[in-house]
Amino acid sequence: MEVREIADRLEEIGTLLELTGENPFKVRAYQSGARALESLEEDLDVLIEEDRLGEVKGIGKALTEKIISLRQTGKLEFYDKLRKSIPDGLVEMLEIPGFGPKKIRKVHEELGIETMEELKAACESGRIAELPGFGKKSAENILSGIANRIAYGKRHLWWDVRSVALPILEGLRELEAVDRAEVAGSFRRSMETVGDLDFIVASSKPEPVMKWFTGQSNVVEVTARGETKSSVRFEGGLQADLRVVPDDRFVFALHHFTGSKDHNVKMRQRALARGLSLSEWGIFNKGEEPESGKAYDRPLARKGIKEEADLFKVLELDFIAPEMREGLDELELAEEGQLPRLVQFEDLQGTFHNHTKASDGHNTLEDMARAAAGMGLAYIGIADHSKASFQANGLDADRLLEQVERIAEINSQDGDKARLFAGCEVDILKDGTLDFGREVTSKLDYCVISVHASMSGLSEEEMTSRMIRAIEADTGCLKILGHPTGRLLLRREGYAVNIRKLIEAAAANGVLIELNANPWRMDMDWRHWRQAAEAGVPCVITPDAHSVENLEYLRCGVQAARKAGLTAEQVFNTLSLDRITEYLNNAKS
DNA sequence: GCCGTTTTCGGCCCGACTGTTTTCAGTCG
Repeated sequence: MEVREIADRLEEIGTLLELTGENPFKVRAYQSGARALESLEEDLDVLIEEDRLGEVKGIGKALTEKIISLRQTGKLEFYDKLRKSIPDGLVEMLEIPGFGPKKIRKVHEELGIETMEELKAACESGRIAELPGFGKKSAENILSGIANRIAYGKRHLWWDVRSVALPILEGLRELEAVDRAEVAGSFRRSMETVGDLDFIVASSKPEPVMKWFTGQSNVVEVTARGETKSSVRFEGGLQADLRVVPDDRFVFALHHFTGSKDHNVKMRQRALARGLSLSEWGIFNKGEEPESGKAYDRPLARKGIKEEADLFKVLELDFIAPEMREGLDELELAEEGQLPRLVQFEDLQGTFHNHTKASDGHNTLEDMARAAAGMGLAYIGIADHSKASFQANGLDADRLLEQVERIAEINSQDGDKARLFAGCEVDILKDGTLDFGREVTSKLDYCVISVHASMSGLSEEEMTSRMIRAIEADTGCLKILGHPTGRLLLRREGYAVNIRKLIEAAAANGVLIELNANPWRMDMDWRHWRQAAEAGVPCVITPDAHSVENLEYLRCGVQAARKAGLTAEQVFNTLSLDRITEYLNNAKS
């Protein structure tokens, strides 16, 4: 079984155990074990072989055995039994907001309910309201939860959420009553998909802020409206929370709601070890009970915490960028002063992998070069599809070589355009050979090599050796491995492929790897870049733009690169035009 | 189920909100 599948399986076991009423800490152990597996820094098979899997933080004796069984046989008796003991309907019910494992268990045990339909009927007949601990309101909430669960449960692309979030943030900051405002949550951590939006505002006058927030024209429903918190839902199902706090608590709320949960747990443990207690309302001396009332009335144990950096400093840590707060090893790195200086959008000098009208893009070479210059980029690589991608109007050798000439012509003109590099997105065919041979590709400045067809039906081994063959191919020019897994977020999983082996092969053959910044792709995934960086494989952030507007995707890609912990030095297209030109020339043979 | 510069056993982050209750369990982030 693939590593990702094993992680999913552990996560599922956690969920199932929750429904059995198992110790919540055991549940969390499975969930954090899944996380540990997802962000493993070494090859799983090597760890198993060398008997070192148990040394990974979060994976102990029991999980080691289960992971080995899943990896080597794809089976786990413990899981099969557990799975069989719990009806599918109960798992599905977890999607109903406010209806958690304990309540689900109760309706199952007391009323024998096993499916969503039975639950709905029991709500409507009044049987749910009669259960001890339940009431009329509970039944109503379950019913509306069932009706809305598809919209509520949906995740959204980071890029789509950004277009909702930024105008709201701007609107909040313009309000007279607002001192400070930020977006928190997984959006601020630049996760590739976002569940809902969290806004944190510092203000001494919450009412007008809440009023503005809940009164926005694109709000379809106000789901909560309290003293410090309001929740709304927009068209399309995206939900947003607004929290208004006093200015001296802003940093704590912002940090808390930025998360991640695992990061917060580690921060609090660290605070406890220093005799302090950390929460979204502040930092307090441990054991000192709140004298009365709300937590935000309690005096803080430390004064002068104005920015998040001050908070980290109290815990003797360097500032940890939001992107890195996933509860992995960021606290250790911050303690040792080893955090990377993350790449910024302004560091980019150019980009690669863009399409024009010649294949399936919407703009001309000139349009693209001009738009790139308008964004402050010094160069832009074109990589239209090759002939095998006939569905995308891929170029044959003649058309491609014509384009190469045309690019040289445009480059010789003076003006308002970024320098064009001639490339091609060459298809990796089913057998791992490339769609164009060396006689064509050696006339290019570079090529992107990507899989576009025959994605399913191949085993992990077959796909891996197919792609490695392409990585090793002699093209006579620099190769960039394009979207290495082919995933489309929220739509389809990537194909089965051993990313670690691809990285090794790339390192051995001087091949670069793309961070495809198309919001649906974000491929290669941020979780793999540390291995690539350690192997010395540069990252190329590319928008895979099919129009001038798509060049903006680069911003999305920079966020993903930051999440991956990459520095400007590790991103190829932060190099100046001169250095890039030199690099491309050196790669020619 | 994991983990150890208080611990190999006994902990494991913290607070608000909701709906149900007369003091709290469950859920959520």
